[in-house]
Amino acid sequence: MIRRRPAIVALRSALLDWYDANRRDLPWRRTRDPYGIWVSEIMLQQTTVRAVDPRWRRFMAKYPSVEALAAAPEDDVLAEWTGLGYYARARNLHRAARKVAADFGGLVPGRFEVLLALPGLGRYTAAAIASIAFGEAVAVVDANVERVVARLDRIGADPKSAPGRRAMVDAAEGLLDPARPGDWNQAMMELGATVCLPRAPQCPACPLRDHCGARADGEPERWPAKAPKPDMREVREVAVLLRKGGRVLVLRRPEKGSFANMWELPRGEVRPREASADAVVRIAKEVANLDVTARRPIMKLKHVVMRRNISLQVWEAERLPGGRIRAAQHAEHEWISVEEWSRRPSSVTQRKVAEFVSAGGGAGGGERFSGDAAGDEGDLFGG
DNA sequence: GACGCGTGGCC
DNA sequence: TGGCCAAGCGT
Repeated sequence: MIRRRPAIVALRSALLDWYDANRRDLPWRRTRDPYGIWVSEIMLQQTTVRAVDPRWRRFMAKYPSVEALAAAPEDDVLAEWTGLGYYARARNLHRAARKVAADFGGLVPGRFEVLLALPGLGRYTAAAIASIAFGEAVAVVDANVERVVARLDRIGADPKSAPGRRAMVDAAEGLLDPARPGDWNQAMMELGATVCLPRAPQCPACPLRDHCGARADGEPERWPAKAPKPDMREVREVAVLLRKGGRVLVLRRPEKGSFANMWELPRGEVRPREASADAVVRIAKEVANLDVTARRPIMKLKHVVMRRNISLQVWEAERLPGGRIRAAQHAEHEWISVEEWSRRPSSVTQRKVAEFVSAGGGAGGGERFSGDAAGDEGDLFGG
């Protein structure tokens, strides 16, 4: 959409005035430290402000600088990320911090193009850091901004398509206030997050209501085009709890794929019509070359990983004599105490299992198997 | 370009 | 209560 210059000037000041008066007091808005802003932008990818708030404070207290983060073991950073999800973000952030420490003397680069080359930084995050921390005039285009500009200019194209994406980026760049790019970008996102909502947008409260095509049209929710929701798949999984003395067997996932490098109980998907107990025996063999007897289910959890509704049943099992642990896919295996497990990087689901076991769940375990610890030491170095 | 990736809060 | 959503990136 082509706007006359006076219209753009009025639009910009309307939004920036609104932002100056209504901006939320968020902890990462109180710093000008590019590293702190960087960490906040990574955490905020696909994650709510509410969830990020306490975690950003904790992370910054633990890793107050690029050097501090770069010096930390990846396991610690991953463990610190537990609960935030999308764990590749933490590994990429850590790798990028090491790169900044090594190549830039610990100083976060200020230019969009340079930021873009760091792991975990795409166009959104590079633009956010360049504009907010360094004042570079580059427009941020996230889902909030897409929604705002799609409604302002009545852009009907699917934002997931190349033409739709192009139109929204063009619109965002045309609107950007070059005098205050960081505030402008945050104002656009703030408007999308608090006023120009996906459903039930608060048009009467909107500082851009007199500039908005969708508002004039009377049906603001028509924009932007919504993708059809993918259908969910129901999945049953079992996890195998094996005890030896006060310890349990955990596996470290491979360094690629989901939950990379994180620790978990041996687990796998139950086949259609397969009994859970049979799945326990089969999966223990498949993932760790373990011969086991399934004893009893001790807990059940539901969680969602994107398009899969996963129902996880944790089974207590007993190892049969013979055989040697040999992880098929996992990088390592280890017998560790539940307390130690709680310090290792794990998903929320796995951590819930650890808490349950730690609280005495599956009682009757623990000491019962303490006598068979000897003779298995070779397994500690297998896999 | 499509797909895979986590979690918690909300109504 | 469960479907929907939330400041994307890498492959």
